Amino acid sequence: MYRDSSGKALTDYPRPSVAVDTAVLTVPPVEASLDVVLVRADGGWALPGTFLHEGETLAQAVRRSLVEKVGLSDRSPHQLQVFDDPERDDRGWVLSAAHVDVVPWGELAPVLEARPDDVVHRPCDEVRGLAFDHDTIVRLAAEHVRARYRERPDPAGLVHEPFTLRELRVVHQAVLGRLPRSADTFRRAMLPLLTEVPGVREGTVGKPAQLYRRS
Amino acid sequence: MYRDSSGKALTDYPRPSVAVDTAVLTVPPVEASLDVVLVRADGGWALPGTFLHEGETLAQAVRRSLVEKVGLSDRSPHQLQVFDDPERDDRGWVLSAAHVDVVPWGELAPVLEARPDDVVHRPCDEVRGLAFDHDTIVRLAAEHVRARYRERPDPAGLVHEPFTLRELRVVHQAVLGRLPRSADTFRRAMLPLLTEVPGVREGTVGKPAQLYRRS
DNA sequence: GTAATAGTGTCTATGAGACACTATGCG
DNA sequence: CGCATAGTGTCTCATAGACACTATTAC
Repeated sequence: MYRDSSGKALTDYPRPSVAVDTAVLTVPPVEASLDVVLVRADGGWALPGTFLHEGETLAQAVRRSLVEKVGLSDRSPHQLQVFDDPERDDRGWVLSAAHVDVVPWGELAPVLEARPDDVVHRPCDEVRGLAFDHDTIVRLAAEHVRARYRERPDPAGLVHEPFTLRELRVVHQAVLGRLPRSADTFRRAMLPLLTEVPGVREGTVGKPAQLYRRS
Repeated sequence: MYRDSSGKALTDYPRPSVAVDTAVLTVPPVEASLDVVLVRADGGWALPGTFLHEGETLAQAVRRSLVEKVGLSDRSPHQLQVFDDPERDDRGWVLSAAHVDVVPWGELAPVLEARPDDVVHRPCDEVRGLAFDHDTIVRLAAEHVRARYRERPDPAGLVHEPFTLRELRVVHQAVLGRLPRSADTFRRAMLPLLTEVPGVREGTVGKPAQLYRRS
């Protein structure tokens, strides 16, 4: 057991509790917009979160909180920022590591149906009045994801491969919020980052579209 | 005092120690490169750091560590990322919040002279074998700062205002590491982000240069 | 004068973005 | 056939980057 120069262990000093809070983002099929998942907490709404347990990484704590509070498994959250105001939580000294995770609607829909009273989704740009500094986390998370979507084709995998350019464009417009790039400009911006896959999308109206995957 | 549903306080649960580690970056006048400040630790070299104290924010802990370990005051660090591997510190369960801070050489030179055996600087791209995950923090910090210098004129204030375009370009080349943009291209990229200040730099060889400040 | 640096006029290559046109499926 | 969507040829405009030239100081 480690002792420092004054004979004390690390646990002899004051330590904060460490929490994780996660903005789970998705794009619902109708009213396509970038939405965040909220869970019921003390009569209001909050982001799913939990306290970090011993021996856990932050990512593991996030995954555990998403299983418990939302019902989502096998997620891959990204760290955003630590919120460290000593007064931010009136229960005591709590640091919160904010995370973001983007989940395809197909995985989220079943859990929303399972707990409709305790788990909801709202457009990121409209949520206000969440607990703690969760409003700020939602802003950060949305900006983080939008920045990545400006650079690469569907980096979070919201659409299943293979996909058509139209399917990709619909998701990008939903994430970025109605930035109406014309279809051909979008195509030329994305093509260098995609790989053509044999086959076309059939059963739709109009000319069948070539299938692609991210490369 | 807050108690949860099982009657326990937050401090009844296991909590990690929380540390901060900071990559202090600067550009020395000769051999212009992006350098990081290292301090002596257990026979090797490490980034300056400390444990978070009760009631402190992370930024305050960083400032305290820079005063104690380096001798720098009034700094404005930026958060980078939390390192959370439960095994990363063999003294126990320690999370580290990595930070970056950019310091003008003029503020750093006196403290380097004051403690030449315990505080040194090395080019970011050459440091290896630091304690813990500090090598990774240096990489992250350098990339963070370089990304900001690609966007704006001297965002960290390494050169004192007012400055000439030549002085600005020398610093940018040092930070970005010999990306030889021609002088006039650099000028035209920066001019929209600068404000002309009355007066020119005198006493140098060649035509005196217009002075500017960031706008 | 010469050397050295500051600053500008202008050319070219590249890319974004939009429009208009062609191509190909369905009913 | 008509309609809707996929995909392309091409035009325009803005920008990066470079070269060549002029301007202004010190010596």
